Amino acid sequence: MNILEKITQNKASFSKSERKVADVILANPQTAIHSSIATLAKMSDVSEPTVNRFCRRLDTKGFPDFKLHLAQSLANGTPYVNRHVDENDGPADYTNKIFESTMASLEVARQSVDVQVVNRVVDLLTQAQKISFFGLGASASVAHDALNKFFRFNVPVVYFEDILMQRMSCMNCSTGDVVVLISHTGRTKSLVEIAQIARMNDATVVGITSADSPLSHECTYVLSLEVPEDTDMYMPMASRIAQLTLIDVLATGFTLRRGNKFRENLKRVKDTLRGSRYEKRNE
Amino acid sequence: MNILEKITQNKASFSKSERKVADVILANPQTAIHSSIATLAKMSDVSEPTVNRFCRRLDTKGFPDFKLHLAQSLANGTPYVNRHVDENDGPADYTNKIFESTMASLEVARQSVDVQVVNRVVDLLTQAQKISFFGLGASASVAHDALNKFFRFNVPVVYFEDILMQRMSCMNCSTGDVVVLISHTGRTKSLVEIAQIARMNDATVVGITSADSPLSHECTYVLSLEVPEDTDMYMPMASRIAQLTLIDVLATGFTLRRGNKFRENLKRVKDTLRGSRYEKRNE
DNA sequence: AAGAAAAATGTAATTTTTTGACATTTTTAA
DNA sequence: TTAAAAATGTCAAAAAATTACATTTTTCTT
Repeated sequence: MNILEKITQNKASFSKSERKVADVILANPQTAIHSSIATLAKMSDVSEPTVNRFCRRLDTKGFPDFKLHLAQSLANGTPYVNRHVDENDGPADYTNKIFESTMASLEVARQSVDVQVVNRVVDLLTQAQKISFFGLGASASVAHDALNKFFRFNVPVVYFEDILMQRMSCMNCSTGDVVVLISHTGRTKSLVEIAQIARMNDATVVGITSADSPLSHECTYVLSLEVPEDTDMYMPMASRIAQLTLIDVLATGFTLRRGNKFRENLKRVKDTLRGSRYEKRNE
Repeated sequence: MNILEKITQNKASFSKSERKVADVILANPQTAIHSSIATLAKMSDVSEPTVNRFCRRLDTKGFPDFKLHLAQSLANGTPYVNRHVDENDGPADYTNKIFESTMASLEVARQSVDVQVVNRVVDLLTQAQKISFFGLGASASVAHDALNKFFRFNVPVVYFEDILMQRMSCMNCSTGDVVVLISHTGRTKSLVEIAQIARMNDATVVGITSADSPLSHECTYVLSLEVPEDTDMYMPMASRIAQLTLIDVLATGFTLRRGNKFRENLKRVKDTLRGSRYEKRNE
């Protein structure tokens, strides 16, 4: 809710004097946020309370509050712009562009996540007998990462890259098992088949995939992610970052649900690694 | 220039009372912009002029001006790092916090990337006889992902999770081979050893790791990433997202270096997948 | 370790800014 | 044309921010 747009929109409903104020502000918003109500009144050739009334008409608490909103609108230059890599970009250019567009994609993805479903899936995972993570291609490494996170929770976790192993694993599923299938497009045939097999064997199937895809229709729960992918590159990039972040969200939900004592346990798991590492001097 | 970061940065140079003010503001910036100087002074248990002096120390004209800056920083969507997941967070809270802190970490990581080194590493990769990606634990899935990207380029790519395979593979290295080692801490013993083995066999070793870590000292080139990690969770999260993004940067640099014809080739690789997928109706 | 100098912080008064109450003017509509 | 309603302005009260100066705390020297 950008206040500058709001001024433009509501301009018709303003009174004559209020419109004078609006014009002055729209003409030079940067000056407006650094002016006092007296200065602004003089610039608009209007009395001070009129400026105040103008502010209230825009649903702000008063002039200072209005300035705050205005300042935010001015700052709000859509933080992360989705910029595409260009053929002539130097290393600095494409490095920044990729980081920035990844951040932009994450923002879009964030807004597309249904937290209700997240909550239900976390519930499922905490109660699962066995958790399987399957993906193919770029999503295989996401599943791989999920394995790395969830196996720390001391729950039976399964991960395979091989589609035959995936199928066989799903054939052996039973009630209480959760199968998480990861696919950006949701159109990979063998994954859709795996979803069917898992469900036939009473497992709960969670899809991290696009809404309304063939895979999504075969899942018990769908965590859909809307991610703008730069198709010029012919490689999945932002999509799998969003998937990984969602895995982080699930893992975090899991640990929160399990409570404090469980967190201490995680620390112990992490501390086990110490022997395999060089000590840090300043700690 | 984000004022929240500025506060965090300059915190050391503040006086005791000023730090109290800083803490209150950092803890709840959203409240701060809606408070008067008196309220904020009371919240910080400090006198009003102290708050005012605090504002001036940050190069603002005074308290109102400071609030303006703060409002802009908050509006910027610049999600700021300090948003750690809290025990009592609901699904909406932790979902947003994780996405936001991931984005914030990417921003920090972006600024820490040395594009000169990126450029040199891209050079190396395009000329490599064979490229190996090795990582362990959470970084294994990053290496896995790198495999998925680079094998499309029709270059011999190697990836192993097993440390013995990694070692053996490095024993067989020769001039022209590039070994990319991924480790957030850079303290994993076996990876450091692998770096030594690879270098003894004339391979070029590229480390995606922390600056000044044991691993970084054994590498020919170090792509250091500075990533603020939420250690409360006892799991690597933001670090591997940053690593993956860096892999994307390298892959993108690679394709750009190879030129247009090569890009068409990538498209063909992607199109090969069509048979394994359900067709999309509207395309 | 004592004491002077410097820095930090607080108190209280002053100034600036904002807001509210009410009077006046302008607009609207019968 | 005129009464009612809406809009606007004047001025005073209230709130907020800032300044000047006093007091306390810290730091450094001897």
